[in-house]
Amino acid sequence: MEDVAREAKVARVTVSRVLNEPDKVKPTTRKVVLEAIRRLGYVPDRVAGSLASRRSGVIGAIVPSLSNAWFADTMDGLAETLAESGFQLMLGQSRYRLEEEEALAESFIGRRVDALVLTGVHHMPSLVQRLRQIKLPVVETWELTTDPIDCVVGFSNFSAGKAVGEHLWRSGRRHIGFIGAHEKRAVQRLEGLQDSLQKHGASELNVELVEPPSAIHDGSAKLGLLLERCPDLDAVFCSNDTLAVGALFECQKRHRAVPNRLAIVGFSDLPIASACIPSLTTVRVPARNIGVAAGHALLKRLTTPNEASAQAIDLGFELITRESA
Amino acid sequence: MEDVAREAKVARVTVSRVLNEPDKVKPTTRKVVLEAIRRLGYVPDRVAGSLASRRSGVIGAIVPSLSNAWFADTMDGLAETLAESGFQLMLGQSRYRLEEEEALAESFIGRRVDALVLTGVHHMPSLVQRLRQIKLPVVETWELTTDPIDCVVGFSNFSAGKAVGEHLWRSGRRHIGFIGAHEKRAVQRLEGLQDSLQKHGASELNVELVEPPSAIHDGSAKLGLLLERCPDLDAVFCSNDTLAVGALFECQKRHRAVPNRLAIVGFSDLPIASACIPSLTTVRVPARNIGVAAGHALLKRLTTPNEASAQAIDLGFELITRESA
DNA sequence: ATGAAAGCGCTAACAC
DNA sequence: GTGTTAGCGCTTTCAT
Repeated sequence: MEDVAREAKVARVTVSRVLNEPDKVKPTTRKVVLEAIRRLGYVPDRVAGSLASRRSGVIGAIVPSLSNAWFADTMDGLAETLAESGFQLMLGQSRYRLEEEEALAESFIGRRVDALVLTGVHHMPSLVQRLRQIKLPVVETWELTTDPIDCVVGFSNFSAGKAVGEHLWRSGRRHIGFIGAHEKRAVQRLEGLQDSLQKHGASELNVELVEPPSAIHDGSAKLGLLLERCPDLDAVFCSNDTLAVGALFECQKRHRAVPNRLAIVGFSDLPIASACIPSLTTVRVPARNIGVAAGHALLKRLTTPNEASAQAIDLGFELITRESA
Repeated sequence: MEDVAREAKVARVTVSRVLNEPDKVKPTTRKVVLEAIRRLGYVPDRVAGSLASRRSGVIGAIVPSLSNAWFADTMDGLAETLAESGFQLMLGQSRYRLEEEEALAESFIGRRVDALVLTGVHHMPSLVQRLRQIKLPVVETWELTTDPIDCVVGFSNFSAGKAVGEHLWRSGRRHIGFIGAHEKRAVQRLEGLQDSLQKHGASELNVELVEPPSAIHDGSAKLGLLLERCPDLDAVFCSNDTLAVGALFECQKRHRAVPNRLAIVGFSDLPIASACIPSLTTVRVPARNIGVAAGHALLKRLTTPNEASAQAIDLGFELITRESA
């Protein structure tokens, strides 16, 4: 920067201004400076800039795992939204462990991220306390809560599960099973399902849990177990489409007609849900939009002078009825 | 840090040493300092540290899109490998555009990443030149080349395509089609296929290209086109499993028996390839391992004094023969 | 509209 | 083993 300033015969501040507040520099000098920058191939050091300005232009995000299409989609949306405003994404995976999430978050704080995007609303209490204390802008995602750390973008997993229960009950299904990841959000969907069925006075509910990340084979294997345990099962709700597709394939293998002898409902509305045969009834969730909305919420929060924009954004969900249920 | 030093009655350097080179500090004083750190809840500012040490502890990575399971898997492996050594991942998406890749890379350079992981070996010449000039450690992935910028971790897409061609020819297939993404690596697979078929004196090859990122529906739609254009098609190679599964569903829809009336070969060996019915013959590629290997290569490069470890790592591929071909 | 001075919080190099 | 002295490359604040 020193060199550029000399080359353009101005002070270093002026070079800095040309880069950060171009309007505050007379067009003529601006031109000279830009020319010098180009000629010298100068690339400003944003680390030094961050230290001086106390803004890094980096947002930290933590997801349980990138190998889940839905979280990858959320990060896709987030990265793209941030990139439009020159922010960069620092990404970490918690592997579904709250302690790893906390460690990553602490690391991100040390790296002076301008904000944090977390998955879920359940975190280590020490982390929540810390985040509140340092007043770091935070967006929690994929769920809703009445007590967010700062801001939350998601939908009600409980309501979604309930909607599935209503749909199955209305379709006359009475022997219902659930296959889901052993994980907070999936369990909320299960609770929604249970709530709905209980209200209708349903008898038992057969549940199989798998360790996340859910694999397609888990869906097949667990459906097998469910079917052996309860041969007259007539419907199964899977906590995500990956499991549901696995269940669907298992039915094909066993020549158990879907939806006639078994209804299958998935969750996520991945592309495969509408492509498979029979097509999959599922709950469409705004995976990518969660990332986009989280990004917008943060950008607003970071560029607005007053910081009073903490809020809850309910992006909703939609039951997509297709052939499988 | 000032406060911690005062609290522990030592100089700031000592605090710094306790954090970065604990062995160089006497155990007793180390204890005192750690206690002071704990009591004050001090979190070191890694931005300032980066500026002073000229090492950021951040690796930049650029993929075309996170919504492709294979790139997400590579990033999963990379992030996990780096995290083990305390490095952090800064992630960007190029949306399959070389210009966006370059812009992201420039941004990462400005943010002083310690190294860069790129997808593919084809980049803007200006970027390649710049990367070489500043001698930034770089790993190119998902392909091989005789002229890497620095280091390359991947496999031969051409050879993989060729292996598929051999397999199909040996199985007696003579009317072969290709459905692939309009993108460098997919085209290399196509060229491998063509090379193989030409050697055997095959006639035409029906090709359908789709704009990336490939969606399952593209596979269905393009197979439909291919079948109309060439009703006696007896095999199709898809440049990834997503397209292949789409093609498979299309066959189910048309009641065209797989593999009897049409052989389908995919690419990637996603979990669904072994789960679908019929199971998918495909080329298994080390998606996650590419990330892990890239991470290890970088860690070695960044922690080793001499910097003579630039190299090419061929992780290979494997043709997995299943029911579909 | 531009500049001069004073840091941002840390680590490198060299003493002691 | 520990401390002293100088920055790292930029932005801030305040003056002109």
